Amino acid sequence: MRVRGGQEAAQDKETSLDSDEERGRRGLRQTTLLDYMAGPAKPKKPEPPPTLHREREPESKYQNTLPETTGKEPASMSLRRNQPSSKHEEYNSESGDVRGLTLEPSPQSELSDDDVILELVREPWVESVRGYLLDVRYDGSLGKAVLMLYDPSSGSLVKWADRTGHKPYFLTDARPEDLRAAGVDVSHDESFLQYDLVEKFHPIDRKLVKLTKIVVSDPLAVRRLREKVSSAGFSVWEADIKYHHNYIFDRQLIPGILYEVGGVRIVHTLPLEMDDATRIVDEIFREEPREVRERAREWLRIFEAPPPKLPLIAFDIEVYSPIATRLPDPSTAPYPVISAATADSSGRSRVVLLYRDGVEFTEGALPEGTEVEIYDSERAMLLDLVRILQRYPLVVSFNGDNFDLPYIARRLEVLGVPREFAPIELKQDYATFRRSLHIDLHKLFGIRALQVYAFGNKYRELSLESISRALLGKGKVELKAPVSELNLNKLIEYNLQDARLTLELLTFSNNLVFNLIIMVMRTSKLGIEDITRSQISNWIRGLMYWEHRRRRWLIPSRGEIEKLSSAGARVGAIIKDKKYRGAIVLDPPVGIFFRVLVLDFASLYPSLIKQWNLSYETVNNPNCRDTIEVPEVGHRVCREFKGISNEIVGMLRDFRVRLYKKKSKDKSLREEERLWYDVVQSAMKVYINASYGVFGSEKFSLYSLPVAESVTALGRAVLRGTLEKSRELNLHIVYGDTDSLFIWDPPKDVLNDLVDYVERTYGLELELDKVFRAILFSGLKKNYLGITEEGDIVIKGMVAKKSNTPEFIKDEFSKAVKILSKLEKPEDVEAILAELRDHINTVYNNVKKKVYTLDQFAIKVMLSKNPREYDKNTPQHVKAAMLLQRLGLTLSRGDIVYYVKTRDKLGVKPVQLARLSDVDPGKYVEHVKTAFEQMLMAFGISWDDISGVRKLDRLLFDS
DNA sequence: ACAGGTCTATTGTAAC
DNA sequence: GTTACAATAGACCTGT
Repeated sequence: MRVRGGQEAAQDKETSLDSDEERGRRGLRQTTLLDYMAGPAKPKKPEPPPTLHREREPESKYQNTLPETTGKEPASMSLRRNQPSSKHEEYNSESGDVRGLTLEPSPQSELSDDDVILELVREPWVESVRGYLLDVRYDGSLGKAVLMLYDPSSGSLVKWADRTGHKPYFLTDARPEDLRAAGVDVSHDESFLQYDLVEKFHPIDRKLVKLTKIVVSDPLAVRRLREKVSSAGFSVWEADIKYHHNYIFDRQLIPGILYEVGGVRIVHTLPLEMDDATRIVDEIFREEPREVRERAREWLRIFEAPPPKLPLIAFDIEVYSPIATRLPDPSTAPYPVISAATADSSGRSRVVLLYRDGVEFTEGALPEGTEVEIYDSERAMLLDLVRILQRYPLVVSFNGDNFDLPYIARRLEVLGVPREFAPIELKQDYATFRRSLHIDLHKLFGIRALQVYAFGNKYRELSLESISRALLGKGKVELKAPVSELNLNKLIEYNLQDARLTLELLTFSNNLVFNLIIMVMRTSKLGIEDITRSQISNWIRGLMYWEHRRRRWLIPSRGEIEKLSSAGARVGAIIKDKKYRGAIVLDPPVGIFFRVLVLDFASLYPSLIKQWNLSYETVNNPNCRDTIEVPEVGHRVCREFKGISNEIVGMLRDFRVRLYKKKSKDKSLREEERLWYDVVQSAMKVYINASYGVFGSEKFSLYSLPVAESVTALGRAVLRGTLEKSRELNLHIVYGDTDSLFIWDPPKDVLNDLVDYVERTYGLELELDKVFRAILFSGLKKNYLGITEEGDIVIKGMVAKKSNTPEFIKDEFSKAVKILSKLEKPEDVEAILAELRDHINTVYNNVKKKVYTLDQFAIKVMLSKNPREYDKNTPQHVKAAMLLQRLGLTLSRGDIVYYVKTRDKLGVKPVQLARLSDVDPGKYVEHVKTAFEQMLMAFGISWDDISGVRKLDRLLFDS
């Protein structure tokens, strides 16, 4: 039998690390392996039925090891806990007895306080393990990098402290004697370890350079010494890379895959080359050089490795608050946590409650299969909660970084638990557990690239409610009273629902989101806690840095890349508020067109990056002789060597287009495999779509304006060239935007000519995207309505489709669209127009008569900043927000304000304060007008031309 | 002083 | 990341 999770090793390690004090305590009662493993983390083991579940009791000896509480609670009560879940039926029938029961001491004790403490402070160190690498941390007290691995054989997370002797360092062009001569002899620094002479390839200078590696014992010393060295006029490199990242890059680790760690070796266990893998890769990359094909084979093994399945637990806490609308401040944690719910991936759910005078159970049933416990002592409750959470390798929260974790941590301090017994680590911008990993879904779903490319902009607000509504089709439990005033049944129901939603957001659709995270970790080479908290530019940075290290390339400094930027021809006129020129949007016609085909360039920008060898070191590099000029902007792209960005982007693009898009739809594969491949291709899509954007963003460490500028310039050239060719071929292009062309009723063979031309001339793939049976153009850019051959309706950019358009307009507009969808041939136009006219007349009258509800009149607009930060002017939604704030409601950045337009002087009112009689119909007529006009314009008529409307308007105005 | 007009800037949302 | 649109705020001008 296998050693379980290296637990034996863990014991050894503990002995060596423990202080005398801790050893002594363990002497009291040795925690058995079983105690530790008995947690719910073992997915296979069936859970005991709730009635058999018995919590360990009592906690009277707690005081021996933990300091006295601040005296807020009477000792006799604070240290005792009631009989748990098994009794909750009794509470139901005799709620009046809750108090009596809570004071009843339990007859049995299974776990002493020492065990509780031990479990809280113990760290699962191992010397060897076979497990999935999930993250790397830096442990300050050890002064070492620590691998966090999930061991599937024990179902738990283990830690492995570095034994490879890796140390923090940075690079400089100064030799040790130069530093001495310049009076910055860093070797006297207390953290200094040694100088190493290293040779690296400089990607811009295109030659090997000899550098001094200043090795230190402490990552903080890097920052300190870097300042010294650079202020003496020397160049420094790679000094701003976080140490735990440096460790991953240097050891060439791939988070998210299975490793065997032991001794000083960290070896991945990727599946050996599958027979057909070589064949597939050779086929896809047959035109690439040998090294690229070899790289591709390694990538393939990473993508093909199945994702880990690990036990997850989601949790959420509810805190008492005297002011219903305000959450207590986690930095002071002044009020008690009254409830905490957990839901795990094996289907188990628990709620722990704090006993409060006068707050009782009601008749209603409790959620099925849920273990409920009431505590007299908040401290015991929180410690138990943390203990349970820490048994899982991965804890999930919604906003845990900014609320739940800091609150619990601070609250435990307030309750007299010393910091070292509360295994929560509050980092600079996030919070986690000492022994578990933590994902905050609020941060994860706030990553814009995911929002847009992975979730198709389905949710707008970053709240648990709106995200789960959009992705799971269900929301939070609706409350009629503030959390602090709920009876216990409702509190349990509400709290638990939040925990369950949180869990489900990660696990729905066969672990879609979790698997996506794993895939992104593997690609970016960053740990799970980094990936889930950083924007895509950091993901790409991880991948690029890792790749630089693999090639033994020096990672250039911002300044070095910046220099190439100014070396460029730079002819483009400076555009106001913009850094560079973007894409072309063709002027659309006004009218209705039948049989319009849409062609688009498959991943235009990434393809251009690949085809044109665009990378920070290939554009405007003076160390390259053989260059080719980018039209319009005049940047010169190197042809002598292959760039790093385009190689990576090109590889991901090819994998996606040629392999994984197909695999995700391959019916011969098992459902689970297909879903995985869909995740793989989605992750690649996120990457390649962002690959162009990051070069134009200062936040990206390899920021290169010439690259971004060249991409868009080439995009324009390609679109223009294709347009010209279309004219030659007598194709009628009606519209186009960035990478698409709308062609009116083309002969089929001519279309093929165009596709061939694009392939030949630009090496790009032009694909048929859609065929519209009919399409309406309003004459506005990015604004059309089409009906495809299959009868699907495609609406782009129209006012009626925008999220800030009142609901009734959307409803009425979609009725109009239904009428329109009958449109098949030109002869239908007249009849349909007549029908539309009727409908619009009705709508007009309905608005004037206000037949809609207040909610339907609501305009929903997001606050892009906190209300007080609007200093230039005060938009309507901000005015409405301020009215709400006067009532004590706090509104902040990211919140959506619902308001109606009113007749009073201010002109707006939040829906919460408005009545239907406040609504100004005249202002809504204007709104309706713009919405429908975008449809009517295609028919060649304007709003005023709709007969009757004008008459009615006058009539109503006159009266 | 102020109503009503023009013009520009700000803001939010969407397409790509 | 840029391009594009709608709605509106606020500055400025003009006529009374």
